[in-house]
Amino acid sequence: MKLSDGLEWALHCCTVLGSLPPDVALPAGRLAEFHAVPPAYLAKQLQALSRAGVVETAPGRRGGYRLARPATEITLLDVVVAVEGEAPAFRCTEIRQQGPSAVGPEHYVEPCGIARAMWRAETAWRDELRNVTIGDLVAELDTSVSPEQQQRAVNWVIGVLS
Amino acid sequence: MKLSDGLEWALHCCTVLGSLPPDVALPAGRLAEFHAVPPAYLAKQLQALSRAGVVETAPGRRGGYRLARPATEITLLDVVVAVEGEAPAFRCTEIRQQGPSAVGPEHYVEPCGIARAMWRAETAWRDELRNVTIGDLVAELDTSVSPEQQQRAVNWVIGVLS
DNA sequence: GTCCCTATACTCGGATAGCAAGTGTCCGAGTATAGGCGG
DNA sequence: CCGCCTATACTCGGACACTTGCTATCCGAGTATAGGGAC
Repeated sequence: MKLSDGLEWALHCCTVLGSLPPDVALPAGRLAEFHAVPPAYLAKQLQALSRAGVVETAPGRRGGYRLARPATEITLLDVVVAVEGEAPAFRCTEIRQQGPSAVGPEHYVEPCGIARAMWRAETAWRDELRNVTIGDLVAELDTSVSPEQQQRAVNWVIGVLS
Repeated sequence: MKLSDGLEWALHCCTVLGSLPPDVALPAGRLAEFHAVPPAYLAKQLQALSRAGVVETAPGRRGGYRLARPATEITLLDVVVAVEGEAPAFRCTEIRQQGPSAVGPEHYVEPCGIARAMWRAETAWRDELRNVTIGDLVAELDTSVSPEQQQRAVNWVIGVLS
């Protein structure tokens, strides 16, 4: 099992956008520069976030991406689902209905215990992600990052937007 | 994010082995036949389970696989880790240390909030998997599967082992 | 000085190659068994 | 009739192709802006 690298980038981008004033839009190229990641590939992730309604776009010159809702109303699950898709990680292919000792499909109305257990674990994972918002991450940054570095980041953003 | 198909097969195989008397070994080919899956590929998963110490092998004629411990002492997490590997799904590449506004590595002693949140969710997932054993699945089968079908499966195993 | 128009430069968006990991397969090494042989 | 030996057939184990999806990239469509010109 593996989560894509793009997910990490998307989460960091949302945190950066959440640290900015709500009406400021930052272009994908600048976000890529800020994290030193390939611009074209990061664009792919941002487009996925846009399709999912997590961020919204401002086209044209001086355009870019900004959060579509307040940072406190965007959960990590929203971002994960936007980038990774809604499909559950464990997929039951009903192999219990195959093989020599199987019986007719009418005997398999309930999902098998294996699938139920795996899905239960996945639900716990999703619940945990749903309980953390981008706003929480932004607030956490404020306590864990030194003031001078915060100022450094702010200055860089001001520089590229002017 | 995607869990391999082989994981589902491995879980079903462990459940079947857990339903058998402890000293009976079932060859990989028979397990593949029982679930109607490619024998050679299933063998790959069983080898992974063997390497992880979840099942043990009986070589030679009349050999096969059997559980290495009582079914109640094998958790779903054991099987998942054996097949999927121990690496966490989310990997932090520390992109916060990259880019124009980054500072020296000595300022990044704590993992970033994003990685901590993702890992916390993953821990919840693993905890849930740790709380379910192969024995639970076997017991659940006994209540959800009709007696005649259970007999059908037992007869098939007796048939292929004779 | 103010307003409007146009050309521009910058933005996002989807369509397009490359690569790693999962998927599927095969054949060789090793061993418990079955049968035959000798005592 | 019993014990031993050998050949066999079956098992697992690791090494070898193929396909899907993640990684990385590019160019085209569309728009807010900046500048220049007219009033």
